[in-house]
Amino acid sequence: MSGLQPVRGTRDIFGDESRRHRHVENLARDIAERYGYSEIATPVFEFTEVFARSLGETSDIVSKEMYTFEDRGGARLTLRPENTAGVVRAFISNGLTQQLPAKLFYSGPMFRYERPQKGRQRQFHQVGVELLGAAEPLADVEVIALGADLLSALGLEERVVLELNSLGDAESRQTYRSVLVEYLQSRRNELSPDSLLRLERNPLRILDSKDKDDQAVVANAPLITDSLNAASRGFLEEVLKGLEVLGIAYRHNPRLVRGLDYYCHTAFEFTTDALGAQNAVLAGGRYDGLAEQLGGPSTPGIGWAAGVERLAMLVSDVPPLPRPVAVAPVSDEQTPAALAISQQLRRAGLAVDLGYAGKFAKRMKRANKINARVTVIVGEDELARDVVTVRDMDTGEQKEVALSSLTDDVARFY
RNA sequence: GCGGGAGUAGCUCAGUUGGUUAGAGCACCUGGUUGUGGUCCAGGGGGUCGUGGGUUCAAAUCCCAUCUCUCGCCCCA
Repeated sequence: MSGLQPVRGTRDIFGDESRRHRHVENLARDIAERYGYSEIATPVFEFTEVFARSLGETSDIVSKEMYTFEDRGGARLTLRPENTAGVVRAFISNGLTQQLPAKLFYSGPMFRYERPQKGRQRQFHQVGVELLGAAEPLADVEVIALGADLLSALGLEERVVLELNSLGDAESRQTYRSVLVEYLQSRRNELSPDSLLRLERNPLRILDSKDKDDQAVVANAPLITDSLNAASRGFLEEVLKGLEVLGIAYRHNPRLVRGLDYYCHTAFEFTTDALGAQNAVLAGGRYDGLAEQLGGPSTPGIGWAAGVERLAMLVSDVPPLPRPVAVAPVSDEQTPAALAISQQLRRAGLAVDLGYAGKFAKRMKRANKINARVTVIVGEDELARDVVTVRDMDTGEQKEVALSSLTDDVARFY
């Protein structure tokens, strides 16, 4: 353990862990493309304003979790704590509002100043999608289906549960908020200190409190479902119908709320019980008011984000590394020939590892260690006859192959 | 931000009445002669015992602080 440590809550990702991350990321990108999404990369920092306006000043993220700093020119900047605000900002900045719907996929690091835990770093990674300009419930269904596809492609369908709720439109939420606050006020002496604070700032959050006393109060609280107006109710029903058509199992949880201000109508999260307190792996919802709030044209939107670290931890079968071809010159005199042969095989699309130095036995050991499928042995005797020896590392069988047909011969092992 | 647990070689861990050059397994390196790996045998490198103070003749071992990880709260992906 050296004294040189990475910053708290950050980590170096390499080796097996890196492959797991890439697996999650690549799968997400591929599936998103199948749904017609194209990738967008927004800057890792934005004007603080972008997040403050979209997430809500009272949200925990804005009020205490952002990495905010002033640059040398005096601009107030923030490392993105999530990417929906950035993508919507980019959508407005680049005039994408002219071609709707816009379907965008992203992948990259996010930053939140939180107490680190397993599945919760200060720099972490998310993949996500945003669908802008579609107000129809069908859009919600498609976005959720995309998420579900990703999870099942990762082999996680048995390990996650989809919970879903509707927060309704602005009117419904207003109605519910007052009904809920009235109820909670009547029982305020039973609430936890945390929830008393939430009662002032963000009463809906009390619904998913883990405090025992709070839960007892919440158990009898009015449900948002009962406050939904006809339009909102109809919207929810359409979404649920779509999920049923696709055979996507869900649990309607009327107490599911979201921490960020911009959500409306559909809110959902895929959760797991395999990660302790960090149970959400992929979550999102509809945010029809966000674009306008950021100063753009009123544009409906829906999307989700998934935690790459969390998914990577859950995935059990990561595709194995491709087995390379080892090229082993018998002695240093054969190195130039071996180098040329290596390049030839690489240009044919094979993964090749050339043994640089050491005695022949050592190069064979290396070939074994890197799990080579075959070893091309480049020896003096063979070269004199324009052949090399190809050894099958699984069976130990080997045969001489003409240099002219080497590529085809080696390719047959794959 | 609050409360609990942990921190000894690259990895998994031993190491208590505080006392000689701090150990094991795995991994790594070299060798077992002349062009052949996975097994085996022999040898070897590698740790300021998270860091900084303190107590002591003497500290991995006791005390304080601090950093990091971890579990829960909070929050969230």
